[in-house]
Amino acid sequence: MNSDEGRAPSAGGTRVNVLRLSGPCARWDEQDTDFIREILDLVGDKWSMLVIGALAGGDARYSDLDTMIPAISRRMLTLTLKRLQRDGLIDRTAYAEVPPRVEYSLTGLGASLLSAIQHLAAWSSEHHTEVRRHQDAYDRNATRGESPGP
Amino acid sequence: MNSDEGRAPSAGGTRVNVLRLSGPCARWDEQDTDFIREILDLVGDKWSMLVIGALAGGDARYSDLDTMIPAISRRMLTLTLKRLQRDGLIDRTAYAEVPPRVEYSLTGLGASLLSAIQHLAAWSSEHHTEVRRHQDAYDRNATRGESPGP
DNA sequence: CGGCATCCTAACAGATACTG
DNA sequence: CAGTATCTGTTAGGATGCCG
Repeated sequence: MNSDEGRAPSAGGTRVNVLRLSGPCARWDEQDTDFIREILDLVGDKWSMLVIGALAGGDARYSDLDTMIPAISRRMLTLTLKRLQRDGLIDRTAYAEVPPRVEYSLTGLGASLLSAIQHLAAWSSEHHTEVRRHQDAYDRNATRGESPGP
Repeated sequence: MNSDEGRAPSAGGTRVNVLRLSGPCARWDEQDTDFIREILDLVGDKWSMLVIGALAGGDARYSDLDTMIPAISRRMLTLTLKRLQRDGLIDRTAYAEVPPRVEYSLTGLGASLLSAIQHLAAWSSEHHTEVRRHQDAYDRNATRGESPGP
């Protein structure tokens, strides 16, 4: 598990890594807390990662995205797109035609996030079965004894 | 950027990768949408990732976590811990002492997620400045013209 | 110390109808 | 086609107080 590769002290390294080696993996300080908070603000909502993922395959129009992302409402699609655009993760290009055509695409910044998102998807792909097993086991233990029976 | 390393078709590969090579990075299908949804269900809330991060440094007691994670309420800490435990990401060990002592720790499953979370934190660490720049620029453009002046 | 129960609110998100 | 606008419901999450 090479979890340090992304932690290069790129420019003048503001980070001070205080290691606590007692645990399974270590390397976590207060700043990470802030970083996680920030990225949750960016893509921690219900749709942002899905939109970014949908754009991984290349540019797409508004209606394409509406189709590609199951069950999203036009309202949420619009809000999510605006937000991602504000954050600089996607670009919006409107063509002055009739009927109007608008294309969305990942910026370099957005594409760089894709790798991290796919990491999450990969984890989920590999472990979701195990997660379900734990959930079921936990729920069985919790449910047992609630209706003590006759 | 080796974004394919996590996508190994480990066992009997249920995945069928339909590539669309028109975009910047490609490799995204419908299943990924589901995977992202699932992992957002797991750790897409406000505190789960922070708790997991806090446990990266090793076992911790309830009150330790309360201290380590700024601004979390006891209610949310309790709820988050229970949830993570149900998902099999953390373990809870209660020692029958007075005063009571309870230790939380990452399971193997939880530790394996840590790598993906740190990926996100690393991205945020590297790019949050740029994100802010985009946001500010966007907001300046949006604000300009709203009060047209005398 | 380590919770759980209760109340309350704000943000998130869905449905629907309308517009340029 | 690509959005806005409004109205409404659901739920995450905060504050507080009590209990084993």
